[in-house]
Amino acid sequence: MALDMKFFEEMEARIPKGKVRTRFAPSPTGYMHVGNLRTALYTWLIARNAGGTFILRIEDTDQGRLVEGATEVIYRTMAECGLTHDEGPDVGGPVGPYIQTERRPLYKQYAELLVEKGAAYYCFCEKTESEEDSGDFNRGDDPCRDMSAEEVAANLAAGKPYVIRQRIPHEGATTFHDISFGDITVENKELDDQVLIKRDGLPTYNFANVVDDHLMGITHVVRGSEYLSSAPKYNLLYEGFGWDIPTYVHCSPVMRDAQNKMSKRHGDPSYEDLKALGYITPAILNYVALLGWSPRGELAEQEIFSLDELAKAFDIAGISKSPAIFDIEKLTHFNATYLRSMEPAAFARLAEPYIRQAVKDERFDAAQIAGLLQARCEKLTEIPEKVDFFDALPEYEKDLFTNKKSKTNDEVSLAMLEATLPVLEGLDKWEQEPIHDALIALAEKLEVKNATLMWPLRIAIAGKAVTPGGAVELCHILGKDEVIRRMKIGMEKLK
RNA sequence: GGCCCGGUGGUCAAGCGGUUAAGACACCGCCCUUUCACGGCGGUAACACGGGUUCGAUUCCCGUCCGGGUCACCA
Repeated sequence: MALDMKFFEEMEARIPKGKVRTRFAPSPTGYMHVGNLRTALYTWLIARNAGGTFILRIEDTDQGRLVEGATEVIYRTMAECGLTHDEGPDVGGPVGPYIQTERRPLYKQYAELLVEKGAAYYCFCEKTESEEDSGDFNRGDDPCRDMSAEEVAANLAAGKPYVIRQRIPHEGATTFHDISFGDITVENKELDDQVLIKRDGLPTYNFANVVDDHLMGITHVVRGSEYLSSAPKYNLLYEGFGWDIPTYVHCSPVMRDAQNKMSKRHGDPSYEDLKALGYITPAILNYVALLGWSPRGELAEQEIFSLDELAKAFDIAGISKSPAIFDIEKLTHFNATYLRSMEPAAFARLAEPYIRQAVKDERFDAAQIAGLLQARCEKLTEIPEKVDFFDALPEYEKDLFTNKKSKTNDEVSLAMLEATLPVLEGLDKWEQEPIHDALIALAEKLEVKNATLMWPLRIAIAGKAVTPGGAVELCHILGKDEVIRRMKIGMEKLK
């Protein structure tokens, strides 16, 4: 088991130096949690803000949890969100491979290097000794810790199964620094000799991470705060290798409520789910960015950020230390804001499929309907029920015609419709302006307020109390014939 | 339970020893108005608690309480 030192030197030589390099390293689980998305975003933002490099690495060492097509979901989500990576499995790069299972031989070699350096040791203990037994087996008393080199060699030669463990000093304390949490010091005796290489020869997450981050030249390690308590062990690992310790950025979790993290298991929406619920990507990103981070100084009041603006404004100091509860109401507000600020044509393109779910009749112009919807919808999914009356006049009760504020009742409504019918019938230019002007003029002539005339008309043509747009807009879109037909139906009801 | 971290309105949050303690969402009211929205204006609502330090604490220290994380041959 002579170590090939040249190999290690070559690996070192490949590492890019001098620039900020960050990595998003998801496990392929088949969907993107909101918390993961936020981590990806922050990681990307740190790199972009510094003009650095953003890397995508796939952490698939857990054989039991492999999901078909899961990596594709990651690629697609990242691309959709605009979180482009400079290096990764699909685009390559100087420090590949970027998939952990393809890096497999590496970890073992580095673990052996660490044994050589005295910061790790072979452990031949039965698996059951520590796990299933009562908790009184003290790792520090592990006889393998101090096994002689000869004995180790003999065991190895005999083919005895083993793991490689980190040798943590019994004395002293380890301090590590997190950029948002500050210095955290832990007594070494609180740390256990964690497994680095498993019995099956594969590395544990904790070990693979350190090795990969170093070999890929990662300068800022961004991850969830659940790793906070294992961070001192990482430092010891880096020290054992004699490597520089990266900057740590731990992010608190995204919660579903005060005591639970958001999770698929609880039915909380993933990124994909949110889209299916009618939320659009830029709104999701904007909201998620502000969930646990806030801009400082001049920008402290700003809430709406494009990705580019975020990249400019992002500052690690603004990352919050406490967990944040995901509030779908606020996401909804962001979504509505984004929808309203779109170019009308762009909104129409986005809305059309949803409009056509309810409005099959091509006579009714989707773009015009979209125009009514833009200021009135918060989520795309609420569109169909808002416009279903275009295709078919709903069954409705005649008491809809009665509205106190508009001063209408059955009698008044009938009179209004009777007066309106000939006016609209006589209109030869069916555009909004003429319709509007004719109706306003009629109201004036009848000496009633606009609402008294408009209310019955709108009820008659839509059959609903609440509609996107008023009588004029709806008349215009429905077309003259349909309007006349529906008015007559309403008048029948009122007679 | 040990260790680690956190605690400003219901939610996201600014604040970083002296402020009338921002802003946003949600909620309520008013205005606009052809329904509903949009928009505009206004309102209710917070420093977990107890000790210190200080001329002065939301800000600093300690304790309590509450919440989270971690104690795997999972990540």
